[in-house]
Amino acid sequence: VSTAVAHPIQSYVCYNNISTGFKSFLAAIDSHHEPVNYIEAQKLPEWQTAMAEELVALDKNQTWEIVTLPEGKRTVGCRWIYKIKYQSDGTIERHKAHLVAKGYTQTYSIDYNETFAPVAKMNTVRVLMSVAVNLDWPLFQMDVKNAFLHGELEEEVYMDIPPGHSLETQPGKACRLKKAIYGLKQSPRAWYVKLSAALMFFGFKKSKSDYSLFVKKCSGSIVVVLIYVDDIVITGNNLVEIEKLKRHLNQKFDIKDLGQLRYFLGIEVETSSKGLFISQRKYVIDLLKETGKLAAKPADTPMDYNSKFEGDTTPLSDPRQFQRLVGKLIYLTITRPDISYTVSYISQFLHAPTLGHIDSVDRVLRYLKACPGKGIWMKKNDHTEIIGYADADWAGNPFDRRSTSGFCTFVGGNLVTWKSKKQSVVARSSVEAEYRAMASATSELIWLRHLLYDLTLRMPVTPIKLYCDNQAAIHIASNPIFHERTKHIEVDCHFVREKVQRKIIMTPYIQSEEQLADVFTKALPKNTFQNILANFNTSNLVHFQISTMLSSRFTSSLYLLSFAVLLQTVLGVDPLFHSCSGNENFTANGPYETNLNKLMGNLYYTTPATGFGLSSLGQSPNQVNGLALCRGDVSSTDCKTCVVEASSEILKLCPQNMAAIIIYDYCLLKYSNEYFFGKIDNSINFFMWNTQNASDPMSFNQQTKGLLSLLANEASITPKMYAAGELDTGGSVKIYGMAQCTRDLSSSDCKNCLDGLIGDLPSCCDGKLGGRVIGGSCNIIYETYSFISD
DNA sequence: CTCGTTGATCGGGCACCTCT
DNA sequence: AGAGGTGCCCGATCAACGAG
Repeated sequence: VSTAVAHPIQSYVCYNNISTGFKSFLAAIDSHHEPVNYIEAQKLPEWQTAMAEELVALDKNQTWEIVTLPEGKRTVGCRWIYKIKYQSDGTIERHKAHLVAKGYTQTYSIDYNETFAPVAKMNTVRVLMSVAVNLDWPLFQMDVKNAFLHGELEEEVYMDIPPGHSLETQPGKACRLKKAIYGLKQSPRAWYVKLSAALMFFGFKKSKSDYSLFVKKCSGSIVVVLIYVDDIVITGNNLVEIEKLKRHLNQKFDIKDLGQLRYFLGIEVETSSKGLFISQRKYVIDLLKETGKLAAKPADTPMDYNSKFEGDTTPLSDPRQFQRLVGKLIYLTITRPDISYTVSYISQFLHAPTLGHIDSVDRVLRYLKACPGKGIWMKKNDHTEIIGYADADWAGNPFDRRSTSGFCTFVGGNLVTWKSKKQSVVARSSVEAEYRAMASATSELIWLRHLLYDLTLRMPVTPIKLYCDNQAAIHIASNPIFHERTKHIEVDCHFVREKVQRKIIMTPYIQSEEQLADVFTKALPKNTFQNILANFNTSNLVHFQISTMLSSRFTSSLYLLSFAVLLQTVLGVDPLFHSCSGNENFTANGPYETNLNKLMGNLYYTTPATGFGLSSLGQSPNQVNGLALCRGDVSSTDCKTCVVEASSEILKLCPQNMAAIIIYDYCLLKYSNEYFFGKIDNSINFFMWNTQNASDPMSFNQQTKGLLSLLANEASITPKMYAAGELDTGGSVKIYGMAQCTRDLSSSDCKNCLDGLIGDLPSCCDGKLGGRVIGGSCNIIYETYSFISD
């Protein structure tokens, strides 16, 4: 993007600060092409390999057998689909060739009987996230490889031999399918049956509110599984149970553990100590790029407050482009409630768009440009209360006098669902319009109530509050008198009234100025619009990322590690270092493994409160000893996030090892079958250093050593065994330092351990402006900037 | 009282998007 | 290929109303 334009996108998305990975991602997308058919792909060696791999995988799975096609049987066709899979930094992960059946040639009851696919609703996904954040449940993500291949076919299906197969040219032969493959109408159902059977066997129950949600409750413990075809999200309050579930699934299917939830259905999920942040930043930028709006002048609101009527009424000769654009905007509303009303308004003209409507879409795009990283915060408010807001704009549509209903609902203080929809009937009064909005909000609230009942162990007994700014409508809702004669409204009336009378919901009055659902019913002036958005906790991902960066003061040039690794480290995702050890492996599902799983649970619960956890379980030889230590300056929430990640990651990285250690920026965790408490662990020291050199290395080294020795003394005599401090070198440079021991050491051992590390400094960090040495029992850090987080 | 007109509602079909 | 979502269009259906 040229800097000569008036509003370069850089100032809006801050490429320089955050998006190195994304920049290369965009570059990669530009430079790679996916073939559209077999003839094209056949010429390219990378795709030939991809197809061969897929055929081997299908063969290994015994997907089909080659038979002579019996008389009177038809085959379904098949074709190849080619996709390049990217890593998050934009490099190519692999070329993936996919064989799909042309299922549309199948006819009902001959080739298949029933279809169904397990697809989670977006509303469910957001509710689950809010509940998880509020109840401190860690969220994990798993991915089933070739999910459909696990499903077994009940019907007899024959498929053409795929292009590229060695027997392709044999006449009269066909593939008799034994397992489901992509494209067959019954494949999703076969997979769903198989997966739900596995979950039920493990004690899970299907939720009535969303068939793709499974819950296992057992004496205070709860584990939740959400399925989107072959993407699985797992959460709950019992780490041991979750780990057991992962293993159970792993035994049954070929499953990839993706660790903490980060990227789900095209939605970016960032985890921080404050909670979760979901956005579609990548999607917005792609959209702006595609429409050439990267350099456009940003707008404050998605719709002009003064005139929403189209200017130029010339019809478009080709509405396709307009329709595509609006479709994409609709998908964007998953994380952008702020454009919900505008998009719903614009989409009313999909069938006959004009030039004026193009201007409206432009306006939305310019609004998006002002803040591409805007999304929704899921914060921890320590409750799971449901509340709702309902509003309507009476006869707001100038063409057919219909009204617009709008509502939004919160769970645990976080915005989870909302809707802006033109009502299907003409309301005779503002009260009636408002009342319809209340009715649709009520059914949403009831749905949420059921969902939450399935998700949590306790339910508040107080009625759900549905705020409304029309007193007449509230009056109708709570009093059994009929104002209207028309039949259709009476049906709605009964519904809301019944819920009010049964004390399931209540409808308190709210001033129009505080009506949050306003943004879903009309275009608003800038100030009102932004005030309401502030209540939604929608904020810009850019700000979020920068603040996270600043709290650690990392910049890309500081360390030998690459920027991408550091960014992940800052967000608490990837370990700095791990090491698996132990003389022999333990047996799967044996007593050692049981103890180890319990130990991880113990550490997860005990560590965050004090920053240090120690636990020992079982009798030798199956005794397992473990400890977790968070950096002294890290908050208990960050500590918890880090320990959760560490315990899950170490079990994965060192699957059968009797001993292991894992080190993150914020915490370390280790376990062993040997009893190591109270002993200095010299086995492993991990070093990192700043690549910049001090101007006077001799005196800098000396001053660093002096500061760290002081801190080592202090740490050894304080109960937390942690000390941090700074030293003014007299010049412009200040040295900040930190020293810490695991609290199982004696005071003198702590001192010895730290002195040992300080003695090691010349080997890594001679004359360097920063350095870190992390060992199993103690660690030291020094930098020339303040790295302590508050 | 009956018939025909009018206007509104409902459901099925289509478009578009996305995800797997 | 399936599923989910949004919307409009169009024909069938029904209630309300006025004319004969």
